[in-house]
Amino acid sequence: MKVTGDQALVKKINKSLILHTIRKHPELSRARISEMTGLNKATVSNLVAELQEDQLVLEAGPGESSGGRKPLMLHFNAMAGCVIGMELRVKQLTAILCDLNGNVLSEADSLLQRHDLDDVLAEMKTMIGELIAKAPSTPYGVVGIGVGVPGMVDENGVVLFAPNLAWEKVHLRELLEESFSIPVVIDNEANSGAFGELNFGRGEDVRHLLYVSAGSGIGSGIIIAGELYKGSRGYAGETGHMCIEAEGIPCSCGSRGCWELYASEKAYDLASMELPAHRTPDLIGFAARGDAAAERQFSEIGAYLGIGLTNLINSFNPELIVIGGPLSEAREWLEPSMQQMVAKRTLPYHKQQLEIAFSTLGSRAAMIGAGFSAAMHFLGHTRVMV
Amino acid sequence: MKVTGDQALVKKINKSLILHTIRKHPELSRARISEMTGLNKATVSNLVAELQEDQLVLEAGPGESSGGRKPLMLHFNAMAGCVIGMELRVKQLTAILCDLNGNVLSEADSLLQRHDLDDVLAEMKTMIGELIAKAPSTPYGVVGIGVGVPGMVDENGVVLFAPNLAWEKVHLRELLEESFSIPVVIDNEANSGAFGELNFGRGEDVRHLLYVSAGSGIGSGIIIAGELYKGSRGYAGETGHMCIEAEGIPCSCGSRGCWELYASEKAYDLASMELPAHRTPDLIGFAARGDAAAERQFSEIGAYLGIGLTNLINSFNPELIVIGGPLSEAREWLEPSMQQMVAKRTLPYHKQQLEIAFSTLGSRAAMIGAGFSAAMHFLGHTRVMV
DNA sequence: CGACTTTGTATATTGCTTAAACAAAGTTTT
DNA sequence: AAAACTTTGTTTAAGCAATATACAAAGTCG
Repeated sequence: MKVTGDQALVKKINKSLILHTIRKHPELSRARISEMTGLNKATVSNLVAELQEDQLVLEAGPGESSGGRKPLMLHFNAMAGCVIGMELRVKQLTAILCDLNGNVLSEADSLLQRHDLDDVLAEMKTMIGELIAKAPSTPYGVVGIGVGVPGMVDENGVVLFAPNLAWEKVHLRELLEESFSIPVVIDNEANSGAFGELNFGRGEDVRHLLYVSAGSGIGSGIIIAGELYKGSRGYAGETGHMCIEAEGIPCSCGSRGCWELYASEKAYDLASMELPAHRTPDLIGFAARGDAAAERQFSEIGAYLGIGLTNLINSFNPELIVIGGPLSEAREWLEPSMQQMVAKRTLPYHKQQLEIAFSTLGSRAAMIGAGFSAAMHFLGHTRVMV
Repeated sequence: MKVTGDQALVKKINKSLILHTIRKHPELSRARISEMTGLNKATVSNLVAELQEDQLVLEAGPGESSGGRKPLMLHFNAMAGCVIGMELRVKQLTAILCDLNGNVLSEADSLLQRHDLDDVLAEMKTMIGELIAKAPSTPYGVVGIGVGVPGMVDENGVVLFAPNLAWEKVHLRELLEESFSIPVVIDNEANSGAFGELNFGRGEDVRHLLYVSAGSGIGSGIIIAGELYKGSRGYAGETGHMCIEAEGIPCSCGSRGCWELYASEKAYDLASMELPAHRTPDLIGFAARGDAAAERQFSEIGAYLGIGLTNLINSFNPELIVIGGPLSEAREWLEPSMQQMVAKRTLPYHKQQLEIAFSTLGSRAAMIGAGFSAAMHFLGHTRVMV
């Protein structure tokens, strides 16, 4: 059944509009909301009153007068509830407890020895349980759990395939919702990272953003028109297996010359030269001390990153590309060759308004994004398209 | 200013919903519309009455009874107005006059000798003028003109760059609207083709579709969630310059190893073997007569098409890919090697629900899509997102 | 201190969807 | 063939949300 229009819908649209307007601005008066949204002052007053009853909006007292009566400032009550954001990596589980605006209240992490579902799930439950216990008393309590995982996820929160964990068809959302009776959002780690950067990193006021996470492989999250784009079955963005060398090295996926063979940590194993180390943090250490092989390896990876980015730029024409993931820590040595390659190979019109940046959230992007995704799910977002 | 909700909006949403419901089904009664949309019978009656006044819906007389009063069947009045769809190619200008449902009423085409704006524009105006003259008498007359052009187009209908025409920053929409005082929609040829296939070709009931137009270059139109996706400045889909060979042949775009060097008509010039002809229709003739060189050339192009398609599949995860453009006429020789390459190189999960097909609209896809785009612009489409 | 501004609320009006009753036009049962 | 049931589409009254307008409250400024 399609969505039809009635008065309840009108109210929902306007209430949602007001809530998110307040959320995105530190302090606003009713009068300014009326100006900004185009809604009548009376409408704003009514809906704000309801939002106050819902405890989602608070009155912060009088503000500065601009030549008349002092405005009563409103602000979003980020502490109306809490959410948990979690990232599952190959060797590590990290999580945060944060408020509805993504402010971190508490953190937790633990190393993973084994990858079988039972062990990982037990560890996840323990960690979530501990964070829930730490949650401050709020009107709504913990209202959502978001998890970023290194694999393909469908629209029902099923992890279809996670090669690095050797997982297949794991009904993760269902499993967690059964344990905690709280709405759970499962997403690909790159998608979560993209959502994090969009809202808290470089991506503010950006409509089309591409987040590329480089680590043990390459994944990417695609934001289109301010929203996460997922393909027909929810697992687009597997750009690591994009072919950049038609007759290149055979890949485990069945293809040849995949991008991530040249531009992720996988390149270490195929390096033409002798490397002093095979783990990114160690290699960064060597590069920092001037090791030529390490520097050259990063520079080469940077160049290949640039080649793949060019393909994405020509397909998506994004406004901003953010490079994240473990490899992004080697920015110093990756960036020159990467930017050079992109500058040389991109169509002139695409270059005009494109910025390529490294993540400001660092390795926390996915975790923060997952949590915020759960928060947005709780708040809802109804709007009109013309 | 953002879109707010009020009663006028509710009416607009519901009227639009009813109109498009009727448009997509050959015949419907008010009662069935009420069931299908979830709107109250009274609401449907009122809005249908308005649509009848607007001449967009007609009553077709009584239908079959299903055990009670006979229903009064309604249908969309495709002849409430006409639109013109046009495709500008390097050597040819083609256009159609069609009704609001994309049914062709009249066709026209002419060869282009020169590419300077004045000449082309004059020819376009003549052709449009002739089609307008041929338009039958309808309540609204000719309500829109849609044009597909071989180049990048921004959101204001400006042709930013069309290398094959040597055009730059041509305000095409403005120029045509000034001449005819009818709304004009300008789009990239591949985007128009994608829209045509979505609505009249293979793409019915498909949400994520990729249309790849192979000819003198490669362009692609991306349909996401049933809608044409355009990048931040309106010219995404330039996938022809995607790099599939890191150290490949230098391209005029500044990069190396671009897809279209290997998988479009450009491959003829770089062919490793002696070709009996250098124009696609001729080469198809030779292949049909069993010429080995021609057959091998097409097979090679097919393989490279497959490589590039794999990249697009991994990035977009579409449900359907449609191959169109002049080269698609060589389907017989392209398809085997192309399908084989895709089957070999695609991630298993992507393969599950993917279909790769050749265009059913043939070379008319862009023209039909451009016209229909203009028709949809006239009818409007207001809806809600949750 | 009086005139003007700005903020936020109260009131009457408008207009849309809806539920329920109803009229019209069939079919099926007895 | 008449009565009973079905289906279709319209009419009517009710409910409700946004809006314009008026107004009260609380400030600034000369």
